[in-house]
Amino acid sequence: MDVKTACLGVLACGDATGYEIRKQFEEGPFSHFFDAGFGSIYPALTRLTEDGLASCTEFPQDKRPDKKVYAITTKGWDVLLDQMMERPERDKVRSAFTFMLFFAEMLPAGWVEKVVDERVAWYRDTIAMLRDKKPSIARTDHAITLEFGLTVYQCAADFLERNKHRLVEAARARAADGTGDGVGGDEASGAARKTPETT
Amino acid sequence: MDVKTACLGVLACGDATGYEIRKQFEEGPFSHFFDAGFGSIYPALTRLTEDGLASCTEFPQDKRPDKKVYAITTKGWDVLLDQMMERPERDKVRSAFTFMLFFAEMLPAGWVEKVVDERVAWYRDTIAMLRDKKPSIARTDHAITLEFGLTVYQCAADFLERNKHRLVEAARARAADGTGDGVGGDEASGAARKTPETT
DNA sequence: TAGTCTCTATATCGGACCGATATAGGGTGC
DNA sequence: GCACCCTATATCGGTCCGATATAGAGACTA
Repeated sequence: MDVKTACLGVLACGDATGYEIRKQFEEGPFSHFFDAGFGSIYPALTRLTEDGLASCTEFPQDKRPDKKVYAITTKGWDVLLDQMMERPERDKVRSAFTFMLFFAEMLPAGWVEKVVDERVAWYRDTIAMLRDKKPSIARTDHAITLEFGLTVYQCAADFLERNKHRLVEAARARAADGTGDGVGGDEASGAARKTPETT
Repeated sequence: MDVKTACLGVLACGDATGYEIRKQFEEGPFSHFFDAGFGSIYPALTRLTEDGLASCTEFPQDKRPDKKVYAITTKGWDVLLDQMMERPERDKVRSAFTFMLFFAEMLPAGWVEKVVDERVAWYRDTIAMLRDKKPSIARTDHAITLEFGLTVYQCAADFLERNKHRLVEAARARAADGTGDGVGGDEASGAARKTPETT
């Protein structure tokens, strides 16, 4: 799932500028399963045009950069469909929030609580936004994909609300004993390993 | 959440080689919220060592490359803790599977069914694997993080099982009318836009 | 009224990242 | 005996991406 294919997917739903594609990734129907910034989108669109998978029409504007509207070509459709007949590769996920949760015991309880609260609020906001968009969706596959995101977000938010107190208490407990913020002993903390066996 | 910080996080749980860190990302307790390959891990470890955030001990082995065991240093702990007092950045997700779901109507019904089935099976396997590991976890924060992943995966798998028939039927319906696999008309499909207003 | 902020809209560049590939001995399965 | 997987390292070309620059319109505000 490179950025080129993702852009092709957006264009398959209608012509768009680079800027509009970005918005689709950020707030639109793609937001819960794909993201990319300008730094990836613009080069991708240039490449798609070079390869004949998208066409680009420039609309000159007074005192502004030309607006470049991209459209998917027949060849682009072929490539997109081919791509989706490949077995989908494993999801790529990178969650700084969950990473932090993993080390909650080493952090101040107040901070953990704050971050979890903000995360839950974000879920609630996003759920509300997605729900607003739902009635305007015509296609079944698009609707189901949105429901998928909605359901998973709901589940995640509920879990965090149910378990927040456990995390906060764990952080508080750890702060109470001398362990402080978990800074290890000396240079090579080496708690576990002594002389590593030669496999 | 760059790879360097993630490696530091793994080392904070115990000394490890590059190879072992990779396994943590792939199958271990980090698997559901972080992933990185050798191409990122080895340079990251070199960098961490250069910067004094990790120490490296080489163990020569007969007829094999030396085993390099990395350990987090006091400075490494400081940086890790600092990092986790930053407001966590937005999750980065990239799901080729969900992308495919979004276009299910354009694909053969049999293919959609197969891909969804495989995905559900993957969830079930991963859930079983995580559940096996749970009893051996001592720390509360680690346990809750694992439960978080478990809960979300469970929810996703259930959703897909409940809604599989809708997706497959949508794909079948689309194939039945003449629309085939959705290949657009001519060069610039331009279904929507005529003459774009100058914003 | 001047200043700040947000929105549209483009683009580049250095650095980070990553998939594919190479190397190599040992063990396991057929 | 051969194929394949596991441990374990590392590099390299290509892709990706965050920060930054440009710039006018309109909204808000002190």
